[in-house]
Amino acid sequence: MSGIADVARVAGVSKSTASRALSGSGYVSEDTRRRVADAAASLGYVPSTSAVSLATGRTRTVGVMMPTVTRWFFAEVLEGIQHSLLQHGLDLTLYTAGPDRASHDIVYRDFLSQRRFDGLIAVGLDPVDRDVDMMRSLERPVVTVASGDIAGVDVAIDDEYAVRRATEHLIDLGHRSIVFLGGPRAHWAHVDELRFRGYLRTMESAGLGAHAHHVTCPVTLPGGFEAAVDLLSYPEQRPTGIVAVCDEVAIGAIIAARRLGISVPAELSVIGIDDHEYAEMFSLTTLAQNPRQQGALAVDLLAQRIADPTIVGGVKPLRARLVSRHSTARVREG
Amino acid sequence: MSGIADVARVAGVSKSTASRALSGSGYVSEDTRRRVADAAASLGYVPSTSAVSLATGRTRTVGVMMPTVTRWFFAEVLEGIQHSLLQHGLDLTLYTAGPDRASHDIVYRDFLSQRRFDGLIAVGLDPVDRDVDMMRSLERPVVTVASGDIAGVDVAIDDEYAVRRATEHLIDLGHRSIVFLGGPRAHWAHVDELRFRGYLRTMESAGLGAHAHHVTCPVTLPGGFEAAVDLLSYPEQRPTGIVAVCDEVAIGAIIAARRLGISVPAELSVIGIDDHEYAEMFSLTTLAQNPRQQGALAVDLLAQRIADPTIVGGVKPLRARLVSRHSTARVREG
DNA sequence: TTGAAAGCGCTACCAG
DNA sequence: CTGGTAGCGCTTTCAA
Repeated sequence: MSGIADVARVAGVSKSTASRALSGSGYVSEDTRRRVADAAASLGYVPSTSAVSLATGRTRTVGVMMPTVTRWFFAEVLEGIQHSLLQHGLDLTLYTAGPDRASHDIVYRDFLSQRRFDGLIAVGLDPVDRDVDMMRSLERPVVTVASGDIAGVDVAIDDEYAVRRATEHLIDLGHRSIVFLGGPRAHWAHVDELRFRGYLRTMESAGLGAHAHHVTCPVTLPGGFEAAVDLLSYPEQRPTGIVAVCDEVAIGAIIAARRLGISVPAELSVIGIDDHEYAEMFSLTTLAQNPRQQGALAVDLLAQRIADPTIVGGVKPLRARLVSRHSTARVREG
Repeated sequence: MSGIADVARVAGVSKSTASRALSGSGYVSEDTRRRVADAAASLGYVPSTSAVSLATGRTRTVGVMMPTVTRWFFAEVLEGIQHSLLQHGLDLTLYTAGPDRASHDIVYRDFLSQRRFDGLIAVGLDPVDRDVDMMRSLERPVVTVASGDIAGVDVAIDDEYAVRRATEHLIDLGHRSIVFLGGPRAHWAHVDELRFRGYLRTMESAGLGAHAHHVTCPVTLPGGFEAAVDLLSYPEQRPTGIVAVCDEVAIGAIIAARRLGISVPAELSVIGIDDHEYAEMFSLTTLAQNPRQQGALAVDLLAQRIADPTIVGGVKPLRARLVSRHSTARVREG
């Protein structure tokens, strides 16, 4: 474990010069720069991050908070962030705080307060006021991805637009009886609620307010499956179209329909939001978002704000793109 | 941002006493301990981790390496680790190094070498010798989960046993034509290869060596689906049983079978390994492993080794448990 | 263009 | 049981 003192000695310069040469800040003659670099290389010198942090106040680490990594969206965002951070030479420390009180409190109270990062990326959080205050008190830049309100979301698709487009797609195909599938009745996650409201408004604008119907279910593939089995089992109440809160739920519904012998899209149209990795396989029509790219974007934004904290957001929402496959079709005449 | 000096001043003691009182090491009278604690609380004192690290040589951070977080197994292990680390008060820094050369090199060369952790958990890695040397050179304890050989795997199910049990399950049900589905031909991931070999040996012991057949495919749900569509499309070559390398592939195969109108389990039995979150929904018979628990176990092990580096492994593999659902049945008389 | 020296905030040793 | 002091390994003025 050689330190910068060793490097300096081998290169025949002082610690300060070695430091300057290595970090590239301040005047150093090209010749000494080389000698120092060679010395460092030959010694396999690696600076001690704690020493650097203590001296500079920078950790070269970014904190990432998300409720879980087990769902498609979050895993993808995380990989996007990770990949981008690698290029920037920044470490990623992960904080997953599920909805359960215990781990939530530990993360917010014990971990975040340590400020072991130069900035924070908050993904899909629906923080209560106290949490927001906490994050602010950290005095570190925060970039939010698809989150509830922490002074506005920085990176996200335009959910209102996406769900409107999805609903209109079915309406344009002649559907009237269109169900919105997914999300709980109470304790809405912010995104889910946004999407449901968008659906509702679109239905109302089309004069289909009376047909609007929300079928709740856990926002997972099996959740969508179970709920769809119930929903579709009785022909008299069966809708002709389903707008799912996301692709996982949509795919669950498609599987349910198949299981019940209901043909998709001939007898039932299903549309999702995401463009999940399974969408292709199920030929799911959906509104594509690109979580990996959102992760990368969040990193760029955060890097900027770390470099210059006076910069404030103003990112316009990404636009989801309709990917037409074969889970939707013109409604059969009556 | 008050430091320990402020705490000391407010409490009317020296920095050293404050430090001892706060860390709970060394003699401090109960009375001063209280006063210091109160002072710290009233000031909202949070120790600077870089200062602590510099002084103690401990980072209170654990590094986690995995190839991806987008597959079920890895995401679950990660959450298990995270949850357990939270209790220990340890930070988690994540390194995902996919198989691509570029990110692999960055992670190993630039990130790992910084030693920003007290220990490392390597999940599902198949490191080449150079990588192993690298990890050793870090001089930090390493715990491996379901990985290839880094001086033996610490935490994993007994894959040989699991796949033997799976294969025997089908053989016991009278199946003869049993295909092993999943994994590439070349560049085996260690686990996949282990499982295939176990299948092969079991078939041979049962005198069915001639029937053994490996159908390769990407180890993902759509991968299993595609391959199974091909495999099952021609009745004359269709097996009566499939042992899948993991549940994702197994479920892909079940979906393929349904799509082709082949009844599971009446005409085709499918068995997996994992007990994936979708297994229930597809009524998949499988050998259950518990990745969350494996993550937690890895943390316990690592914590021990960090506390006392002389301790060396000796963990015996976990035993997967057969979960019988309805994707397997006695073979139909021919 | 370079070097000496003063911290960054904490722990740990050694006296008392 | 408590306080003074010397680092931990680096960066960063400030002089030279």
